[in-house]
Amino acid sequence: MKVATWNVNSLKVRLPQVLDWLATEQPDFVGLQELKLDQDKFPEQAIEAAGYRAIWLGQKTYNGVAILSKLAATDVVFNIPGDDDAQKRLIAATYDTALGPLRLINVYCPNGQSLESDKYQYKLAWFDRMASWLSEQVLTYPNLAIVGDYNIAPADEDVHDPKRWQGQVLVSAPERDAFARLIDLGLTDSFRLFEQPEKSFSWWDYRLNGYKRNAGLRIDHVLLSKPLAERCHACVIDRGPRENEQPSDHAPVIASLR
DNA sequence: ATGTCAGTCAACGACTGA
Repeated sequence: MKVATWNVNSLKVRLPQVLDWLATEQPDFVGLQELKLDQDKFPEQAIEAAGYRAIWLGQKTYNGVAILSKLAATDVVFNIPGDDDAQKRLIAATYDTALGPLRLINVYCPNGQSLESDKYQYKLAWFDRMASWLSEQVLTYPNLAIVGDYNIAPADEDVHDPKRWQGQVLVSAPERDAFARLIDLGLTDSFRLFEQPEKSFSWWDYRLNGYKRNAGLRIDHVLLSKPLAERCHACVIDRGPRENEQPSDHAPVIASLR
């Protein structure tokens, strides 16, 4: 069973690439982020024609998240419960899989912009609220996967040039602490369960030839609860779509479970 | 400061966010 995440940076622009990728990879679940389209603009027919069901939380211009799956979703949650945040950044559902009920949470965590920005404070507060909600979810759902664009590179090995990035947004200590708090809930960064190539990244800036120089960061993650981590036998970053014409700046991450 | 995408508004180029 394959569980994936992909920040598509506009589903309108990337839809043909998403459909190609679904046909090739056949993931069972994929969380998409940065749809950048309103709720009523979601390409439901095209996704269904590709053999997938979808739940989505759209927003004009910014943000927006979806889960595509072969199975029907139940107990769907939109945004962090109790949150009156206008930004559409989280969607969750339960799926009745061969491995038992799977709780899948898909997040587009705030970017933060810079340490001086109000958006940085918003990011840290958002992680706080997410972590408290997750602390309940981990108790309710033994088979829990949280996928998405976390906008945090957890360690220096996830950064192409740690010296240049030191203390910057996406790698700063408070952000890494926020990520560590998620791990402390009993979650595992599935990518690090396995030996991986050095300089493995999931996002490369469009500017200054970031991808060609492999000047990237690993900020897209599949976190798994312990029962799922024990069933995880691979986690890879699929650079294929990053090499397309007109690519997203992110590559998909795919965890395989059995 | 740089640079490149994508979206909006509104009118072809400015702005914001990433």
